[in-house]
Amino acid sequence: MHRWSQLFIPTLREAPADAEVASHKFLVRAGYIRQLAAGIYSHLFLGQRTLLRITEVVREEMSRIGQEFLLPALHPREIWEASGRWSLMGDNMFRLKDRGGRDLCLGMTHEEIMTEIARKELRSYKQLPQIWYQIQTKFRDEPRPKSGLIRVRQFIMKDAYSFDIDAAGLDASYQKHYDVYCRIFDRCGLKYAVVEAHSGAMGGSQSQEFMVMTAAGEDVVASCPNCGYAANLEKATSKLASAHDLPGEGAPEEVHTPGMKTIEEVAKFLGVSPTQKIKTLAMMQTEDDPKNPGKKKSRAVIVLLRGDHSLNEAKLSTVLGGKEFRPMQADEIEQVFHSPAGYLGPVKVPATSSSQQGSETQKLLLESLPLLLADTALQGRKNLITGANKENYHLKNVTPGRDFHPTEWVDLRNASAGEGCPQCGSPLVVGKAMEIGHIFKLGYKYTKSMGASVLDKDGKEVTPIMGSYGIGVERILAAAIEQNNDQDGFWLPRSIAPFDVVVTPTNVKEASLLGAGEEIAQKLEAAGFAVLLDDRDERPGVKFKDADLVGIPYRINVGKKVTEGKVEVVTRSTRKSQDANIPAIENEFREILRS
RNA sequence: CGGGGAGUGGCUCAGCCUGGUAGAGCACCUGGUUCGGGACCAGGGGGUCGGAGGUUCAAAUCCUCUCUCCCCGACCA
Repeated sequence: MHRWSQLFIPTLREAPADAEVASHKFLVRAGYIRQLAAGIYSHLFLGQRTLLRITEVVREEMSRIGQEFLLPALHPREIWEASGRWSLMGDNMFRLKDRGGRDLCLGMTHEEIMTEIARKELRSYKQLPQIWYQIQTKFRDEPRPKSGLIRVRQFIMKDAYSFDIDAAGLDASYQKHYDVYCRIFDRCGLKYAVVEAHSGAMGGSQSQEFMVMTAAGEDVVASCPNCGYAANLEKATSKLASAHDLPGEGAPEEVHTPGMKTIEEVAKFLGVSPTQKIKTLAMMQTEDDPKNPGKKKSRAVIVLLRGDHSLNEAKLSTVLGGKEFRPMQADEIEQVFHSPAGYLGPVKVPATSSSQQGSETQKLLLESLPLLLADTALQGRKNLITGANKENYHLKNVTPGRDFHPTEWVDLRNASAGEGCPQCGSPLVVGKAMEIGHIFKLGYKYTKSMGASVLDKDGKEVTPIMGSYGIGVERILAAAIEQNNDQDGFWLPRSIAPFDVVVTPTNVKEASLLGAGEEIAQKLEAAGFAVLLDDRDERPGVKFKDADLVGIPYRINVGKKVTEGKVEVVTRSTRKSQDANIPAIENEFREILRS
């Protein structure tokens, strides 16, 4: 039993000025956390207690499928060079030098370290499959830490890695994680969605994110209330209602559009809909030039979208093979289009064509031409309007496939609310979400680059296939608070709350009340509950307010009714109060929990 | 990095425009009265006004530089 009077639970009457989201305000007010620097927090007594309960749930569930390790957080440069991520991770990686001048970094994730172990130790297919996990601190130098514990630079992650002999094995390991993640988040009392996700810097084929829908989140998810389709907007697709083409048969024709630069201006001026326009985005793809170390080589990328659509940068990044890209600068636009921005279009712009195949020299020539990527929403359209590559002029009657030839037709646009679900056609819903877990089928990216292999049944060397799986521990806490709060504070599910119940004698100067409180606390403790006895010499109002604030799901008021042998059990989430008899308090409390 | 805002006792903020003894509420300490929804009275402690430089007889206040934090846009658990 813990006595509040002896503990350090620094509750605040007012929210700190720099907190915006509910979980941040309440975590600070309830004395769970204190900030040390941007995106760096200290966990105080109550905060650490709930984190321990969360990791307990995670550990129990993970131990069903895997083995717990603990890897170092401090890594030598060489191991990150081996996978190619020393440079790929860029400024997001914390880097430092040891006294000998050797480069080190703080671990952002542990694919490399786990693969290193696998590479050195795994020899035979008989040792597979393996699932190794750890619960450990990760360091990421986020460009913009924010929202309390939601986006930080140091956080606890449960990360797991699977090694299998073949794709079918990976599928099984992946499914095991999927199931265990559902169990974990269910036990933590969260309402969540599993969505199709973009793989980003991790690489790999399939990945899914576990998302808690909340305005405090930073991801955007498209979902279908009808069939259950759900995807991160980075990946989401949709069915479009067919768009009307303008009538006409002729060839492209210039129209004077003085000073009209935006899609809206031009559409309004010409009396057409933005859906009848082509949006032309001029980008530059950049990558390190292997021939000139330290220098970048770049290539123009022209992206065509329907006028009312927006570019999905994650999709473009995937199409470009993960290479970086940026908008073109004015001089680059002039070079490629011979026109100022605002009047750009694909007609008569030399670009790599899909059909062109040929010798090495031809290939080199093609590589110097821009890539022309057209969104599939433009496929089959005709008589569209686009820039004429001439100041103050646009072109009408532009038909893809006749007047220009894209290098590739690809899905590059953002899906948006109200468009049709790609599976069933019902209108999609779009909302903000917080990522609490992510599972990846990595494939051979790390095992291959780092040279891990085992012998198969036939004595042949094969590369194991890998998966990786993460859970943000503090985010589970933040998500639980975002889902369960009101004006006065929050309540956590019992599974992760710092205490199951707070016992509150209304006046500790009255020996009978304090005595009854002690008795109740002891009985409940003996019955297996985590109990906090609020034995502070404070007025009842102060104690009630604090109890409402700090996230404990139940409170037992020990007050006047003690003379009748009764106390009140208050459920924080509903504020419902019911009387219980002191002599049978364990059973009656248990009964209330059940209902 | 680009754009916006803020740094004044532990917390929330006023004072700054128009330089002249550093303030309030809450919190804290002592004594007393109170005791079912953040009590009251009396007394008390606590502040390099983010930092550096400058202007001035005089700077929290004006000027310059700088650091930190928060919010909005490109990454991720």
